[in-house]
Amino acid sequence: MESFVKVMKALSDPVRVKMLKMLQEKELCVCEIYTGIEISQSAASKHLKTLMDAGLVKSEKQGLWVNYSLFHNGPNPFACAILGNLALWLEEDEDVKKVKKQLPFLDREKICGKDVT
Amino acid sequence: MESFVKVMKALSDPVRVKMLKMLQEKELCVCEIYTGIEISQSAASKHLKTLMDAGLVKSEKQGLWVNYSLFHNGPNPFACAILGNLALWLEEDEDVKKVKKQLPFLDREKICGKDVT
DNA sequence: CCGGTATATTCCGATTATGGAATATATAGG
DNA sequence: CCTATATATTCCATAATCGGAATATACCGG
Repeated sequence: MESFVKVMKALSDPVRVKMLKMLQEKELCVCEIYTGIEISQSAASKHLKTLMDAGLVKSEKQGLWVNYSLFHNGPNPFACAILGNLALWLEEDEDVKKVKKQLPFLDREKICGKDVT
Repeated sequence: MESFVKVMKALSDPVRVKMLKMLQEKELCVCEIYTGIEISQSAASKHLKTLMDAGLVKSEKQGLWVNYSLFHNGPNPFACAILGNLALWLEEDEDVKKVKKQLPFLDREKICGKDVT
């Protein structure tokens, strides 16, 4: 019950849902995520922690960067099932479409380098 | 997005999940629900309202009683999908098993009549 | 219309979630 | 070792959630 509720709670925030929909397309680092969704760095980090605790997302350090990705086949069966559904859901949502549209232009080098042009 | 988040939020509370698992077995009135889960009447009423707003549950007045049931084929596609999954999930959860076990003994006449023996 | 009853709503205090700003941590490069 | 940088964490103020008690509403029988 606890693990189920944790997954549901993690999914009950639009910001976190957008994160998952972004990660559905490809692995992303924190700066790409908060730039895409337009939230602060600390907010992004905290939301990602929530998603990790729920077993929806996993991370991997790569030097200074931390890559986040969907935790397909993770240990939480509810998380896995929901991730499967979520892949098909909300594809027509305006916010999701907007965030996904700029995914190709997010470049961690450009974002984190001083020139964010 | 809003309707999706609403469903997830509704499912992010153990009490509400137990309610849904009870209703999975049969239609129930409010007094049967709060007696089964052992919560107050007002708490039950409020949680049921949350489930209604999310489109997970529907109600029907029958005299003084109000019967609640799962909203299969309701207007919220996320709610419908989740209800389908939830029917298979948490069947082995201890709290859920406990609540379900006493379902046959819940009788609205006995509960609401003065003798709750 | 009146009293009784099942449910809904309101009010209030306590806990928990959320965001921004600041700070801490960890790693890469020199 | 020192600096710079990407991310994590802490601190604080605000907002949302939750439960209990009391009250309001709706419906039934007479």
